[in-house]
Amino acid sequence: MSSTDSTKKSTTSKSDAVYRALKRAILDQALAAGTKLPEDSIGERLGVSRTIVRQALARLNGEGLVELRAHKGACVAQPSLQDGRDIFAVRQALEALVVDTLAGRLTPQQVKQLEAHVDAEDAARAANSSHSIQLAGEFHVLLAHLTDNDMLARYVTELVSRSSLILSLYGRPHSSDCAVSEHREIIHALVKGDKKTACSLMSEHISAITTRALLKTDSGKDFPDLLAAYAKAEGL
Amino acid sequence: MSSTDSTKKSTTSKSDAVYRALKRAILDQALAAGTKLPEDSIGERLGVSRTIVRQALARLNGEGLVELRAHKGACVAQPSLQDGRDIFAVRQALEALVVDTLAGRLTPQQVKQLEAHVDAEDAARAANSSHSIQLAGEFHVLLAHLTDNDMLARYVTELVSRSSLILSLYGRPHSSDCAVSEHREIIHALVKGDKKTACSLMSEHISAITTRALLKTDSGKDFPDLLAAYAKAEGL
DNA sequence: GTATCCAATTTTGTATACAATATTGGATAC
DNA sequence: GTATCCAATATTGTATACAAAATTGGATAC
Repeated sequence: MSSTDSTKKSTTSKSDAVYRALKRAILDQALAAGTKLPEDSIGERLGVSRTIVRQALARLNGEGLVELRAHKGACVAQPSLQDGRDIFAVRQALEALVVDTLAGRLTPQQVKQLEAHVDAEDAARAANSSHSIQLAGEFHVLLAHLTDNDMLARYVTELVSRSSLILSLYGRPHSSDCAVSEHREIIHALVKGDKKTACSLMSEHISAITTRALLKTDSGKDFPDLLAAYAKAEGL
Repeated sequence: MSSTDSTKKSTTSKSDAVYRALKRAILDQALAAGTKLPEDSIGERLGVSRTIVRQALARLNGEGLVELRAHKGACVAQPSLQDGRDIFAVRQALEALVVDTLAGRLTPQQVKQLEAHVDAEDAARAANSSHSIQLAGEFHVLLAHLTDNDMLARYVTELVSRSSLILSLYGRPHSSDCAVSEHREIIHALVKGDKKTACSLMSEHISAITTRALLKTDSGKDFPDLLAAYAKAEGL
């Protein structure tokens, strides 16, 4: 947005710092999906009062990374498989708008920025670095920001975050993240100004991510169902 | 989302009630864009503590209806003209996904629901009711919800809300809201299962809304610019 | 008369204290 | 041995109290 960045809740830093710390922890899977997030412990651990933690949790809830059940506290969100499908469907639509907006309009500087990013992706991939997956997501975020459409960038950012959770829940354990080559191809098409190719490349790319992220079959997504399976195995 | 509705911050009702009250007030333009929202006064007026008001304001900030500047308090958001363009561009993409998802898949019950809604729109329009404009927005929200894609519905809802603010800032005073006939045409195409027609109808429809909402020319959108104009007139 | 600086007031930012609700563990009844 | 109920505990929901920052108003100097 114009005046203030929005999406920035309020404070100079304290609540914001906790928010970022928790978000990072969740996206890095240091806090696995479903992990309870008691206000007290977190506050104690981070050296802030519950008030601050609470604000951060509320904000994360707004972004779908944390679930809040009344009188039962917060936990890292466990989006359903259906949520995953929904999220990727929306990504498909929004990232199509991203490439449509960007095709043929990238400045040389922006191209350099993008290439630097995919280089970093390659390096991290080679080093088998843990944040290889993080960088892959950030490519999409960077692209969205280059559109100069704040709304679009915000939504794409949020969707990419949620995608991480989905991947951690339903993706193959060491699922190969976005193929860096696909990112390079998209950049190439954008530079050439080939809208059509860029769009279909992105579309296929996201389809590929979706497939990798939602590998698990339809069954056993809900907790009750999961238990039912075990129950059946034990003849209960 | 699956488990808890998300977008529902936390509490059984109190903070939620204040949130809804403020949101309603903003969307009804009872609180004009830019209006200061001091935590104390609001809390006193609504009979809750600042804590609650603060939570509600933070949530509204997350949805772009309220701006929060550090140590300077909250006020009703004043999205820029550029924000308006951004928002409608995203709406174009997402509502295209809505009609694409819905075309040929509406149940008879859903069709009835939609027709009842546009009937209500017509009635409100005839009565020159103030919530005619509100109903017009809710048509888009209803459509989005029918997709059964929670993520999509959430984003469209948020975008429609923000559109109200945009309209209040930059639209023609008594700007005719969505033409109800256009809504009917869209429903018709959806029922027929004519994806192509439905998509282009929606696209044109949103373009029409965009035009009405962003009538004002490029000049004078920012406060400083506005002052500059007055200053110039006075030879300052 | 204008501009600058300082103090008083107001409003936000944060922590803590209290109230209400949910969970857990054990005890009792069958 | 199992199930049910109740009390103790822990955690969330809310209000209030205190600290910090910004705005406002007036007073003083030029």
